[in-house]
Amino acid sequence: MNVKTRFPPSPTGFLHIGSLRTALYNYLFAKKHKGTFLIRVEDTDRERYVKGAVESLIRTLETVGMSYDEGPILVDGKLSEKGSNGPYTQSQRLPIYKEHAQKLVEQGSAYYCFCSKERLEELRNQQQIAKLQTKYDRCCLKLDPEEITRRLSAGESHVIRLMIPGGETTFHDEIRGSITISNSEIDDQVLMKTDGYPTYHLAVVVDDHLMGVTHIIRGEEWISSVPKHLALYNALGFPLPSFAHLPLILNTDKSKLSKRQGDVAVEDYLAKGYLPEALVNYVALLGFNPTGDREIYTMKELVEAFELSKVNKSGAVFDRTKLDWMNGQYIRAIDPERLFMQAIPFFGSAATLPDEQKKKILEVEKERLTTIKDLEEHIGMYVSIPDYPATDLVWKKADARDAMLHLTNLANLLETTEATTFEHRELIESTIKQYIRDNDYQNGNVLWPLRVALSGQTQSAGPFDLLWVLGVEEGMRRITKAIDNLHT
RNA sequence: GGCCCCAUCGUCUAAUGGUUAGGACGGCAGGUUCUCAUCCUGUAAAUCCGGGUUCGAUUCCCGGUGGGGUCACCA
Repeated sequence: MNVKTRFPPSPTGFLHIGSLRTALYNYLFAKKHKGTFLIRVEDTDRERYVKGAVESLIRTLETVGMSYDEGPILVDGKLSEKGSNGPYTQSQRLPIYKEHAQKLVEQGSAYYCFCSKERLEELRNQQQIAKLQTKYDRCCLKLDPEEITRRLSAGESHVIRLMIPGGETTFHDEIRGSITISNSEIDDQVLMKTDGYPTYHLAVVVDDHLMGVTHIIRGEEWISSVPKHLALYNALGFPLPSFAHLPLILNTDKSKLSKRQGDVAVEDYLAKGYLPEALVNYVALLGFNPTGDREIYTMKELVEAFELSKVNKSGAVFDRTKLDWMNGQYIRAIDPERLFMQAIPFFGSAATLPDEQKKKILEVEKERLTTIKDLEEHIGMYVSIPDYPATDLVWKKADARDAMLHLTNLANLLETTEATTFEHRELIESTIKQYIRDNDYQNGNVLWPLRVALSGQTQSAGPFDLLWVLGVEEGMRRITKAIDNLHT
């Protein structure tokens, strides 16, 4: 089977976490079956259109590592597109929708409606008061052809509505099995709006068919719209695609993941220092699990493992603490160069340090990071030693005199140690450990004051790491300062 | 409210008509360690309820309860 999936974002300026997962599953499914994956911009709601949103979306998809075969692309910063089924932006396909809507009217599957928004609202209010179903009353269905022609040519504002047939609709969902909904539940959906734009329902059906989409994988919130879509497929004589409705991603209180209860945009998480890989990995496992006891997967492995039949039916709470853990795992395991590239925006006050030193800082500090942004809290001491009380230099099992003694000895040791030693963490460590052993000292007596002297903090990376990052020269300077500090 | 969907530790989940119901995050308790972190070990913690079917149901069926979604000229 030649599989083709799609991801239709509405250009709101950011990518919702739920949309990320929908896009991801479409991508994974297509790749798994060596099929194609397309992106289509659904910008039929002019009121919500955000300038520059498509560009930003393309960049986000790129940074999370989701490539697509057809759809809008950026060429030298300018919007273009690839694929032979374009245009991939719905606002550029208006004549196509109009033509299909026209056809539906002609064959009696749809009809013109001139009702004002006020009348519709009034109708809804009355139905609500009477505790009736809120549905269009098909008032305009009774209009005779002459009157329709007259009002149309008079330029009266109107919409085109789909005639929902009677009976019931049953369809197969790849994740949930058979679903049946009575057509009496369905309103005569507007297909073409007064502004000449199609609604989602018309556009999605026409485009999915014209673009050759075989599998529609989308959020569960669309289940109740399927009968409308099926009515459209039937009226238009289109063959049916497969449907798969994904469970929702939830807030901690189990409601549909939304703003107000925290960040929901992929861009927010990226800005907070989450790695794209970690975000993708975490989100992929929200509602899908290949084995049950493995957690870390590359995109490639996800493609291999992905199966619609393994997607869960129930909603999944988006749990930040687990994302945090996973992000930490990635920070520690990822290629150092890749981590460095990702960390560049987060060096803050250390931005001016040489790249080599920044890489060393990352190497040392990554053990302590949950997000890359946390770097900002750890980086200050590498730029300049903060002020700290001399009492911090004293280990809990020793006193100030002892600290003084060891720092002085250490200064001598470092001064007489070969410069190349300080290029290797292991050598620094073995040199100092050897010194401790030779003199029969305790680690704490020596290492605690050394570490505090180097970091100015009671909690920090180890002294060998710090010496490696700072270099002997700066290290000596800090030790000398610590000794002075103890004197006063 | 009508309709639709869903239901295993707090959270993400695995498994099966017969298991001590497994893993991960988080929690707790230890260990490693100069501190923090990492890392390691251990531990508590779940099959929503009630009926069936069955020798046996957490698993299959029905009902209930609970949660969610949806009922726009938004997607």
